[in-house]
Amino acid sequence: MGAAERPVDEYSSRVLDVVDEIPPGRVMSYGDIAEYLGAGGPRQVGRVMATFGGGVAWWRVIRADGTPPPGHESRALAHYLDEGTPLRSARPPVRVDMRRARWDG
DNA sequence: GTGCTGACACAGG
DNA sequence: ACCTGTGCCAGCA
Repeated sequence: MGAAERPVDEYSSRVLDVVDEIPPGRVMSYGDIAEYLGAGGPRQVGRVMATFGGGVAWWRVIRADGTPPPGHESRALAHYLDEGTPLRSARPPVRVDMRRARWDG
């Protein structure tokens, strides 16, 4: 088996660590995580999620406007409904109510 | 070293 | 709600 996805560098490891701390029903934007870490930028966080996101609650990391990552909307919606994440739109375009769901940490 | 691409953010049309 | 351009940072051919 192998470790299909596993962070090899410190930054990725730290990003995943933060994502792992986001409580159910809450979300953080890519930019929020970057700011929270005080390093890199939203695109870097996005890259980490795209590469190693498979091992964490990736659906809790979304864009600043509340839209889930492209190609995973359906999967993300299922999790939101399951966790009771505040939604602004429960059908495409799926949008999380950032005002209420945003988690500061 | 150069240039394109990307699970982004923000402003404008 | 959608598309476009600009800025930012890092990975990859």
